[in-house]
Amino acid sequence: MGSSDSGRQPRTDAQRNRAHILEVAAKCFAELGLDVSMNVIAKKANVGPATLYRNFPTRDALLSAVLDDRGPDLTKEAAVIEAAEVGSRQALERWLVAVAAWMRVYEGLPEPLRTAQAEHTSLTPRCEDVIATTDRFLTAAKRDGHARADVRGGDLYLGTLAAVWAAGAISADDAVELRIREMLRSGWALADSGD
Amino acid sequence: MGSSDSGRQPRTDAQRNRAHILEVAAKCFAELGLDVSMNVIAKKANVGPATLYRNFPTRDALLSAVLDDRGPDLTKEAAVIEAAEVGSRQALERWLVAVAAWMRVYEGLPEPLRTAQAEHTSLTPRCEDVIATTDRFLTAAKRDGHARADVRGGDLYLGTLAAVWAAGAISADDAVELRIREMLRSGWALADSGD
Amino acid sequence: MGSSDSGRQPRTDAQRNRAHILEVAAKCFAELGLDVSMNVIAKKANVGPATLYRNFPTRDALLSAVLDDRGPDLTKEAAVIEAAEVGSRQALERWLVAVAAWMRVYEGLPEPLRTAQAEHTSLTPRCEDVIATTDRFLTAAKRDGHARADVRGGDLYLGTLAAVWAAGAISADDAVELRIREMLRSGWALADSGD
Amino acid sequence: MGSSDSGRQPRTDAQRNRAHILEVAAKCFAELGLDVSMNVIAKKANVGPATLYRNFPTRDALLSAVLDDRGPDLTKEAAVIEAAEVGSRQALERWLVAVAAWMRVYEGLPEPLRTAQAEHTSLTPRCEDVIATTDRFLTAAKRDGHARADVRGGDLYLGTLAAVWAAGAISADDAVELRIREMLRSGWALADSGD
DNA sequence: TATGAATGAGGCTTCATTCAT
DNA sequence: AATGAATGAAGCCTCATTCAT
Repeated sequence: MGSSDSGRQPRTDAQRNRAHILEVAAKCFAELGLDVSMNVIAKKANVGPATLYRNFPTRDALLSAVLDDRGPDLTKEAAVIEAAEVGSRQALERWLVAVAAWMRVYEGLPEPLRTAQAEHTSLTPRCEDVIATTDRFLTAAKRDGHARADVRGGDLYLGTLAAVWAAGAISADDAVELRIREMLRSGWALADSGD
Repeated sequence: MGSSDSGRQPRTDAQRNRAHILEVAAKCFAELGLDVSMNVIAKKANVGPATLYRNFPTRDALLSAVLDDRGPDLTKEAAVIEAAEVGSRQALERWLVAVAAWMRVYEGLPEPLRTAQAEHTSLTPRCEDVIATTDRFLTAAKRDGHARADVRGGDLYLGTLAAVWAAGAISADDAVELRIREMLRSGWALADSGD
Repeated sequence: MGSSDSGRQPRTDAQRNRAHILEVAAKCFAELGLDVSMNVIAKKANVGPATLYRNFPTRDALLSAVLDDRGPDLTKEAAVIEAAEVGSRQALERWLVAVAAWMRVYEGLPEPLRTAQAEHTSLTPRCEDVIATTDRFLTAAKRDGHARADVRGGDLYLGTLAAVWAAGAISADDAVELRIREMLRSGWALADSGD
Repeated sequence: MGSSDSGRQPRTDAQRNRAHILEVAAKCFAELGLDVSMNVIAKKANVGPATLYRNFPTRDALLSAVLDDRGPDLTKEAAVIEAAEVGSRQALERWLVAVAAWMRVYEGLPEPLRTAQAEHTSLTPRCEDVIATTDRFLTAAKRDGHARADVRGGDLYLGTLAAVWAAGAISADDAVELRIREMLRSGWALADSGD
């Protein structure tokens, strides 16, 4: 920090480098699609491919880090919802909306997210977090009689993922995702006197 | 070797040849995944790449043909259901089950099916057929008060597709697809006195 | 003619077939460039590739035939010039203009024409015809003191070919060919009192 | 093996590697023609195709580099001529001879050179250099009354190119090029008392 | 004689990843 | 720790040409 010098990177630590890569990668994912060549990302970040790999051994690792670093912060989101003092049903619904938004930050994200379910990838832990939180909200909703007892957090998560994925097909008609999510909601929600 | 015999295909057997390619392709799709290299398919079918391309100019065309030729025959399936003299609700449900099965014949099929919705591909016409038939069943169900008026065939189709896709993640737990489809059903079905 | 009937080709003889191919090939050469795939030509002519090859064993043979059949008729052109009763210098100049035009009928024609000089191709005889005629005009011009004695018909032919070829580079500036041909003319022409 | 030695190129020798590729490419161009497959060049150079492409993104780029690296050094040639203290007419003539030699280093070179005139390719800059120098010599010649005022450097360049191209047809008879160039010279040169 | 299916070599290019420095 | 050159397998596709009917 004190003795910065040469051109490229302030001679500085991996820290800064890593952050820079993440920034560039995020941009690449957004603009070039989720399967940009790793080399392209490296080049755009002004690092050698090996540096990229050192920091993120697999593409999934990179994606995962980008998601954590620059995607919507679901943890905070959950906290906000919980702090909002809304009913447990509202809370669950808002949570699912947030989750859907998170799944949509990159076109094509649903696919690796699904894979993270099938096999263990770098994204898996994050996904399990999300599922766990979903379960928390769901449990509360069940407790208050707002959700069926036989529904699981994983189902809700996967259903949401599926809806987002499907909606990706119909860019023109965003309502599709809504309608599918709507259908799904009928599947988990219990009729509610005052809702 | 089965269906092929002599070394060199006699000219008239172009059809036999085509059928052979379809057979091999189906096997490849099933065993090697939906994105086997075209060249590999050609090689396994003992034809030059050009022959493959002559018969099926694009991978989608091939997939489409394979589906038509060797996948479940949905047209017949629809006829059977209609002939079965079950109620329109049952009919719709059975139809959706059939559609789901069709979507599942190859691992990874949902993706190109989804794409066929976004852009016009060789699969698109077939998909539109399926959607149209879905609409037919749905209309009947609506008429009998078994389905909500605001649901469309396309939504049901896409919802089913999404469920199949999502379930692909959990090969171990097929119940997931069921549960998602169940949720969806709650979305379109109307409560039924006698159901 | 009398007994024409079915769809494609009036049931008729190779003759008609050949003519049709030539017609189509000429169009292809003009529109798609001199190196259209043989298969494309065949397809556009509604014949099998083998038929094409039967009639024209090599691409050069086809090109040669097309040139003879549909290109400018240089033989007639020569006759016209000779009948025109212009001076031998004028005659030579007009002839060279005609030759240049002939070389320009298809973009890219100069190349095979040049090759026909290097090795014997189907175009060679025609080219030698043209050279012979050039020599005739040149001889006359020499006799009348309009051309240098040490220039040969082949040189004039090749010079013209070169100029046409070079001009192909500068589609925007057709004057280039003129200027080069002009330079060349200074090379063969003798100063002329009354010209 | 000559210039290469150990099995694996040490990293710093990227330049050596590049040089090696150029050497091999030059040989390939000379022996196999100007349109050798890129892969063949790569193979002969013992590098992967990607390495070749990394160094020379297009075939033209490679050709251009080979020309610069291993072809006649026209810049030096021009300097030599200028230093020679010959008359401007001689200078121009010698320059054109040098240019012709340069155009002849690879069989088939005229074609890409011509293309470089029609569209911008990797060769274009070099060609424009040559044309500019030609113009310089030509201007001097004009000043001394040795060349017609209406001739341009570009015409001379293209005329020379055309002559070299044409001569390529008659490998047996190199005199053809000479004669064509001779004709051209009559086109630009002014009669000279003391010539 | 015409057909058009089949051949199969071969061109181009890209990518994830490793390795020497 | 960073670099970026190198790898080499692999994908896609096309074309002139032949062959069985």
